[in-house]
Amino acid sequence: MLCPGPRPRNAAATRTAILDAARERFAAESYDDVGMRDIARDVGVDAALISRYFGSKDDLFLAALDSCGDGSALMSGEKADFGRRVAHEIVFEPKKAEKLKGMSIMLRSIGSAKASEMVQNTCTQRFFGPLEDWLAGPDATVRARVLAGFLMGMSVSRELGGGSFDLEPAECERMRDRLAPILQGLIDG
Amino acid sequence: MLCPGPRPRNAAATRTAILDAARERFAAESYDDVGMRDIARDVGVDAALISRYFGSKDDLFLAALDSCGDGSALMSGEKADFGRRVAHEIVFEPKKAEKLKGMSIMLRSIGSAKASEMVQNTCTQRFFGPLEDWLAGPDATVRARVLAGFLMGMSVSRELGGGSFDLEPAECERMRDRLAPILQGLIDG
DNA sequence: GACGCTTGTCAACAGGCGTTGACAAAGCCA
DNA sequence: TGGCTTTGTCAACGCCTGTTGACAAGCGTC
Repeated sequence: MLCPGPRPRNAAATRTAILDAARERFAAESYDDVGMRDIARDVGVDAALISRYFGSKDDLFLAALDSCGDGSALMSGEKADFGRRVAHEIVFEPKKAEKLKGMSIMLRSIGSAKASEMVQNTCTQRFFGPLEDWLAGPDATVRARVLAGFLMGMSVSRELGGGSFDLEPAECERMRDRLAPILQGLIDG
Repeated sequence: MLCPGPRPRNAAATRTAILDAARERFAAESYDDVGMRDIARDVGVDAALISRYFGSKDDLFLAALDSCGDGSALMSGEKADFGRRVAHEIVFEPKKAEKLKGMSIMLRSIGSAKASEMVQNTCTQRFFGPLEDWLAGPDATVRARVLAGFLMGMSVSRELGGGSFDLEPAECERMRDRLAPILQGLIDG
């Protein structure tokens, strides 16, 4: 992404480049571990420019979180095979499951005091809420909480394995087969 | 805990006091957010003393994690009513569920680059491993991964609600009733 | 009582952080 | 061409962090 020579003067492009880089960084590292200078280096720009465009680091974090949209990627597709589909993605396509980039950002920084409040607000508004509406049926609120927690928990579990579940191929299949009915049960009500 | 006057000279007591304070701090805040001076203030001691007793902040963090023991608190009691018992604790007695203080510490700091490696190692050795042995039966590894992830996910979900699930009393009961069979299913194999 | 080891305090260091204001250069308009 | 605004860079600030070495005081031992 980095080109030699002076950066072309284009405020809009630079701004979105900063936002993109911030989204990637915050999805990969915690709020505290991401430095303004890191993001600036990714874009090939001076860190001072970020402050001018986005205000504070908090504002940039919020903008990055906002730019991820809601959890609609999760809620697309047929409800009938949600369990099997999502279980497959969790086990075999972690990157695809990460189309919920906002969830990655939230998980990374939920422990950070400075970021946790922003994460909580965004999560309830853009994740729990839509999920609850989409689930509908009896106990939608409860099922949304459990489902969201379950998905995040599997992410944490994978993270604790160092990026994978560290299982044999045959075990992966059996894991998928165990996850699917649990997920589907929460969908069906 | 703080007493006026000079601190009595007692290395062993001071050391354990520091360790206790560190355990509490790291269970409540992330590795990055906890400062040596914070812990020192809790104990009523100078921060320099911690470095002398424990070496580096990393060493202190590891010692705090070690001092939590393994997850045996989770694995005590009858397997037959594990689901109901743990579901009840998750929903109604979050503090009791936190007897797994080690899990709180791991969850707080899993996002931090400096702490994540230590967390990963400790988790696999002292949490996944014993859990797997205890579960036994078919697919013990897989079930341990899913169960551990599920428990952590519910913790995260509660955290995102700002410390509670933010549910009506009746909803809490229904949540418990939904969690119990999922948990029990993972126990029974 | 004087020595020596232990226990604790204090001040300071180097390094990193987010943020700021002054400055340079590019592009636009008259 | 001359001025003005926009876009980006640079150096520096103040603050906070973990860690260190020098110093003070308690305590056992000769």
